[in-house]
Amino acid sequence: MMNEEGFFEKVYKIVKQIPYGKVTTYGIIANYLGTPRSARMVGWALNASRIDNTVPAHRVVNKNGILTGKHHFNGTNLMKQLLENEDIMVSNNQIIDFENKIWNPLKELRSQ
DNA sequence: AGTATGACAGTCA
DNA sequence: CTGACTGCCATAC
Repeated sequence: MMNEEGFFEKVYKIVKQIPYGKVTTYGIIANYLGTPRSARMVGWALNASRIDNTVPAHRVVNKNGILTGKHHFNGTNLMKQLLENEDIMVSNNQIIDFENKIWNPLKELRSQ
């Protein structure tokens, strides 16, 4: 079962590296994994990781900067609250100034 | 091995 | 712009 996730584990590793006040998208993560078409897998991975406190899944949103997965957290505005706690403004389930808050592992990790 | 699902993304009507 | 379908990849049953 959830032992040799492989793909999942990669997603967790990336999401965990998301810095404070930054967010990323499924497509970006999928692209970093080498499979930009498997953005759905990223979402599914986070679905399993959402139970893991070490994975800030609330920093992962869809390409539009919309908190698509907020419903998976608590069914409430928990995800929004978490983001707002990181100086990320959220309105109507969408991140404000999203483009300025995107964190690209491909770019950031490469520079390190 | 085949079918179904998934917190997406992109395209078409 | 909104709604619906397809594509693509990996996991679960």
